[in-house]
Amino acid sequence: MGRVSQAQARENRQRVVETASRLFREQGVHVSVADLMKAAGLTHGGFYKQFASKETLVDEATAHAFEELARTYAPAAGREAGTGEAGAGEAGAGSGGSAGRPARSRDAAAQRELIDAYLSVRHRDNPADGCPVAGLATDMARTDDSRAAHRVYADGVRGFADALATEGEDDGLVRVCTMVGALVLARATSDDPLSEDLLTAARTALTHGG
Amino acid sequence: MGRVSQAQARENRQRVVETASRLFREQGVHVSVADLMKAAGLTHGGFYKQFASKETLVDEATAHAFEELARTYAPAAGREAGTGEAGAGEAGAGSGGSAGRPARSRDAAAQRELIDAYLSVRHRDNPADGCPVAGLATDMARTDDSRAAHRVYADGVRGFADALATEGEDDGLVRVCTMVGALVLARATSDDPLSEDLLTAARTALTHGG
DNA sequence: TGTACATCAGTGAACGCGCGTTCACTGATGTAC
DNA sequence: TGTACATCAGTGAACGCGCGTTCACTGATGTAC
Repeated sequence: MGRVSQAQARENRQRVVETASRLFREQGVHVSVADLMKAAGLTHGGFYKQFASKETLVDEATAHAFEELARTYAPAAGREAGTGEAGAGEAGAGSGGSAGRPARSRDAAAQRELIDAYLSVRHRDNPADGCPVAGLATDMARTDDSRAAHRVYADGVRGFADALATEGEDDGLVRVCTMVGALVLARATSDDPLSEDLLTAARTALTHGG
Repeated sequence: MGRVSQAQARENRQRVVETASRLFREQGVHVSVADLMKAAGLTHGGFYKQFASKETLVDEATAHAFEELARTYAPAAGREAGTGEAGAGEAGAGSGGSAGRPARSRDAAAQRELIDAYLSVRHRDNPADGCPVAGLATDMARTDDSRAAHRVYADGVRGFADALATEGEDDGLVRVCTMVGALVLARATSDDPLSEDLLTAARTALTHGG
């Protein structure tokens, strides 16, 4: 419908990135450009006025998913554990390799709230609003290693491990494996009682000195 | 090339199922029928002489992946830990819900060999020959719940948890989460040093009374 | 056991459809005067 | 501040291609006699 203001165009572009970051986490990066644009309230033809290729959008959307969640749940700033969408905001905490390790100063209660929210049925059932480490893992594994998204992803895992560490770096890595494994397996078995058993078992182990 | 003997036809059909179970674990269930048939040494047109639909094959291939590995590494029978392809044979152990809990009788050394093989670079780099719990997790999560594959998959997770348990059922579930999470994350970050750090951290935690 | 013929596993072209991407077109925006 | 026109974000049809699936055809297999 004719030209649109520069401000509107920027807003539209941003909405496409946000929509993509949600749909990619929920359905994988093979969501079509047409579906993506429709979900953002546009038609597919305009996509290439804003993005060089779909691959570019995957990179931008991956970065956005990690940045958005890091902002929602900034490590040392005014944080409100468990109130974010699906409670998965912490996933990207500390990513980007900023100086120091502020996450280590998080108190035990906040960390416990993070774990409870992460391993909740709500988070399991809302991957679009959830942790990109879990939501994008398989797409990262099945995608060419040269992609910019891979660095962002690995930094995100490191940041998450840092936020979860209680007694050292390796401890943080193991806790990420347990958290992400529990969420991924709970999603893969969500039609079976096993699904909640996995979440509960992991939650108990991680919050009672596992 | 004309008709083929019944024995040959059965053999061809079986080879398609085996090929599919490998390619689905490696690349996901969206591998095309044409690529699948080519990998099995046939042309795509004959597919529907053997299978009602691609969905049917996904169900059969999923069941096959779990059965094959359960056979390779039968819980109480002559087992050779770590010698199977990519060392991931145990993934389906105990699946199918057979009576008793034979896996509980596994000795500590065999379980340790299983863990070391599971969390190896070799297993990380060979998903086609590896654990279907890890290889098919995301496809299960993004696929309609009514599929037969989901029951087989959940039973496989239960069997794996049973094989890994050291001090109770919940302990087994938590250990599956850590194992599968480590493998999935190591595959998602395989171009980064973090990948081997994740495997090593999880291996150490699981084999030193984590 | 040998011959005549029906069966059907496998082939390869074709079906409609959705993919990523391109393009001629529209008309409000932004700008030059 | 008002007018004339170039710009370009967004539209929707179209591109070649690969998808799951169908189908007419082939000719060795399996069977009836």
